[in-house]
Amino acid sequence: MAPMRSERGGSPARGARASLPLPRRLIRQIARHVASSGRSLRRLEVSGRVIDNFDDLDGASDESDMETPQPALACGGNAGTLPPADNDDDLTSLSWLQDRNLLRGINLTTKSDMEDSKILRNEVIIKTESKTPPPLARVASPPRTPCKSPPSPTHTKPPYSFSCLIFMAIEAAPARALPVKEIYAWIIRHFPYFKHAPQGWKNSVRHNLSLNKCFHKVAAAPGVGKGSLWTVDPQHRSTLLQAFGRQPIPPPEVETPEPGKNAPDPQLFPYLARRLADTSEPGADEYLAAATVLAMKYGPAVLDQLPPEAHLVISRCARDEHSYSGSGEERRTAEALLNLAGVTSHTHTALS
DNA sequence: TTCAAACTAAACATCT
DNA sequence: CAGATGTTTAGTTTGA
Repeated sequence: MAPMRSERGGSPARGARASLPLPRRLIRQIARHVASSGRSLRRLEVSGRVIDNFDDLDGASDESDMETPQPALACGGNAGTLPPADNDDDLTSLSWLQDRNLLRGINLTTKSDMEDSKILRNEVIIKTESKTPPPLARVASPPRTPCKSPPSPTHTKPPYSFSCLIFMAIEAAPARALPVKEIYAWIIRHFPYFKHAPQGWKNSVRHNLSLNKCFHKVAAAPGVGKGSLWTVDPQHRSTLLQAFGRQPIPPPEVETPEPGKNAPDPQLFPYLARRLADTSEPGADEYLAAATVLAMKYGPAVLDQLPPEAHLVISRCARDEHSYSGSGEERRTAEALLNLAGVTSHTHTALS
């Protein structure tokens, strides 16, 4: 595993916390999920710099014993290299969001598997540090919410707001515009929950389209029929991406649909990634999107595959000495997250 | 406890 | 006229 940082397995200097626009709520929710499963997510590092500490978050244990190094568990850009979690039936799993091939079928500048391995070894590393023996009480701790009767996948409401669902539907359309009827159809197709949901959800969709300033009504093209086409206001795209980052991780009682069955189309999210790849300059928008794609691609279950009490560190090593033009740390972080999400933007390629 | 965002329901108008 | 679409208002729920 090449150029690992010297502090590999160790701890970078405390207090080297960068103020980056990481979606705190997203990370906080992941940290809580980890904590609820009896592990601890201690720090997120990018380029050797501490992006986020979780010591002050709910569920994070104290840091008195976090100096014990442990063999690295490589993961970056390829969650499939991780051993399968032994708790496949973990209701907290978001396996339906973790298809490794989320980016397949999209004309992305994606790295090949070989290059993924390169990323894995040289750029993005998730390493774990074992802690002192995990407290039994934690391992045995019950889910936060008792599960009386697990809902079937088709009755599991997606963890996305209506604005996000509409956003995804419109983004998935080749013309980036859809009539409301097609938005309904897209949602039903990708989230079968709505097939049998009470009809009120369509009202909610229309209400959202009308009320949310992120969506604009445009004149319907001839032949579209009744109604107008709806588009995403480019000026509010970042707002919607941030909304993505705020989507809650489903609570433990939410059952995971079987992959490929009653599950959202795995090509659901790459549209966002493609937009990223089409972007010439990564900025805050891309940073948020990268973090979103990362979370959607791997979900908290990637953390489930780490040993208990893991000390998760995401670090990127190979290009630390690179001199980047533009927005510095933010840009570097965006690139690292893009790498981890399996997306290579044109800009990133040029910088590589 | 407060606040904001999201959700839900409903009424109504317009259009095909 | 029926049904779909679009707008608006109001109340509720949820999480920070």
